[in-house]
Amino acid sequence: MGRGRVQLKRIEKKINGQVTFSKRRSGLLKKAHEISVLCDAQVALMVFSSKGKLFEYATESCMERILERYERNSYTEIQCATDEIQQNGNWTWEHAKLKARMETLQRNLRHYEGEDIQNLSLRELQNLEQQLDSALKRIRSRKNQLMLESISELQKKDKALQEQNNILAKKLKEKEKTNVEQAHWQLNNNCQDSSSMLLPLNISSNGREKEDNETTNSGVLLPWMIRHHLE
Amino acid sequence: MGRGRVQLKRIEKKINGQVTFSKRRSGLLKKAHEISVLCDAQVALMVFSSKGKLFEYATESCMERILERYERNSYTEIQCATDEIQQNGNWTWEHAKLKARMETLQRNLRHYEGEDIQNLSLRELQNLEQQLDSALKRIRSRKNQLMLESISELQKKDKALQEQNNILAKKLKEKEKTNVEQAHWQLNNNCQDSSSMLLPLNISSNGREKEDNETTNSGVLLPWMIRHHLE
DNA sequence: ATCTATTTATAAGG
DNA sequence: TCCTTATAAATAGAT
Repeated sequence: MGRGRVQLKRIEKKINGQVTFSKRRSGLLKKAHEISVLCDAQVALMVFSSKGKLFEYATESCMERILERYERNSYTEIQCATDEIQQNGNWTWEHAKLKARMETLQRNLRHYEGEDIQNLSLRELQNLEQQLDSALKRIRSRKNQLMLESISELQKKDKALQEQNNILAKKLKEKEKTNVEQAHWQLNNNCQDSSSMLLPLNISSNGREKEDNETTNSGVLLPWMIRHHLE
Repeated sequence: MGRGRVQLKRIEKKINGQVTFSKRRSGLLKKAHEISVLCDAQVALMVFSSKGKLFEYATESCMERILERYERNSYTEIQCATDEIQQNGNWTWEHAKLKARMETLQRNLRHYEGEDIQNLSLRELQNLEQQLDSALKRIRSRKNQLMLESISELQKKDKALQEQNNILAKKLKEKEKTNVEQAHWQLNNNCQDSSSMLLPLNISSNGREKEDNETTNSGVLLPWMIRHHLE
């Protein structure tokens, strides 16, 4: 929606991106509000800009309630487990313990993110480094594997399509030949009406087809873009 | 956007509303995705239909991480709110929430450790890789800094000790000279009791001293081995 | 921030 | 749900 068609990929120009972000952000918030009002839906929306600033929208301006609803949706089991504990009493303590563990976890996470490392000792840094390095190796290897799988899958598909293409092309040629013969026959008997049958026909691998592919790909999610739900 | 102008109020006709909801929902999700890609923003979006069905979108298909970030953003409020809730009861829910967040954190942590990555999409892996890579860079740079500081500190100390050693050596020499003179004097007056004063003496920079240093270092923590408590 | 040419989204209808 | 079409809205690029 604008003067030019837009590619769905990251905008590199800083200022340009900033403007686009601001415009689209307000558009998005507006639409979130609209669907919420028009269709009586509960909507929660959070947007962190690339610089980390938060923008949010929530139906009834009550983000907390919606988040709770969301978490209830995802964590029913946990809720059940919790009920048991409730009967066993000893709440405060459990809670405090959890909270403490949580803070530890968060600290660790931040360290893994390379933040808050000013107060770590060399020994700790060394450990972190090793840990991250080996994680990185595993992740890269897994990524590589996925990419290779993707590639071979695509190649297989490509081959199949190519074959199909050849078959179709052959069929078309035969058809054309038949038509020509028919035209000749008609020409001999009755000199009329056959012009349209002789128009050139576009088959695969020309310019337009490529364009089509591009639009398709930008809209569709490739298999490896989606989380694998094998769990 | 359509054949007629739309009033921003709840649609009463049931079927109509359903269709509108479906269309607008997909539009909203699409736009959320677009701003996320175009502007490199992190977006989380939850929509509950009027009948309670949940639809969601999250950048990198990782809602947990964004929610976590969101909560970190409002961490202070939550912390305060917790104290109130503690008095009001409402324990169960708080506890469940904490536990859910814990699990999220733990999952993220495991990802950062390069574990449980089998079910991640390529996109998520890519993200992790970048994150870890930059963390690693920061950690290595910090480590380097600490080591350089350590080295220069040690060099300083070394220099100081060397000087002190020289001074001590000089003093000792003088003392020896005095002793020798004294011995001469005693020898001249009374030929007894001075043998022990003439034994050889070990001063700096010979073999045994070096050994000493090693034992000392391996037992003591150098400054950079200890966490800096500046917090 | 404002303007406007275009692209997108979507309401209505099938 | 999907398709089509007319039209309202959003917005890219320019100012």
